[in-house]
Amino acid sequence: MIERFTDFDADPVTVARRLLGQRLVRVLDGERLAGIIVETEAYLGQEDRAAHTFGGRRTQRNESMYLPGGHAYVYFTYGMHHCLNVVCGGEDEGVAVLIRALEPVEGVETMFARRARARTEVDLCSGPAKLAEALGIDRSMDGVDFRRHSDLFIEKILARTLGRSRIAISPRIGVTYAKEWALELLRFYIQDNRNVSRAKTTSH
DNA sequence: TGCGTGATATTCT
DNA sequence: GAATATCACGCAG
Repeated sequence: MIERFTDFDADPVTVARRLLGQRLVRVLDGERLAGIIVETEAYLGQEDRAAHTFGGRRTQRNESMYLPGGHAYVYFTYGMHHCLNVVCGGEDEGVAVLIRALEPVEGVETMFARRARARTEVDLCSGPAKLAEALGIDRSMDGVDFRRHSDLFIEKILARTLGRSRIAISPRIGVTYAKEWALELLRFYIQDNRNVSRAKTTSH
């Protein structure tokens, strides 16, 4: 019996680490599309210049990032991409974890159909906008409750956080504008997993 | 294999 | 008017 992952109430760094190795499930037209979470980033709220809630900013777009932990925050960016965040902490904190990459495990055929340009399985979910497209996640999923929603949820595959030796850490991607926050080590990914975005190219 | 660039909604200056 | 929590393509070498 697989239970749901429900530990969303902690701080975003803790949640970002705990989510690695768990399984994100999207049910689309009755079919399960799922992947193991292999890369996350923590966004620390109003003090964090890279966070959408920096300085207490509150707009129609980011409103759901202020919901209590366990809700989805889906935003639209660059005029064409959607990205999925898991809100954590308490109500009005504005802290969240960006899901950046998955290892596809269920519904791979459908993912290829949704992402016509993907050539290999790694192309399906190796980036935040890629996985949103592969799983059919858009603004209609904004604000849903991961603990209750039947078409978008997270399954607990690991009882505990992955061991330190299996988690790699780096600065977040695409936040050079965030000054001192750009260097913070808030990106977490599974060491040596090929589905991580911007994986090191291997030579032999 | 590694860049430069275009697409273009939302937000802030 | 400018920048962005991105992606995919084209071209150089």
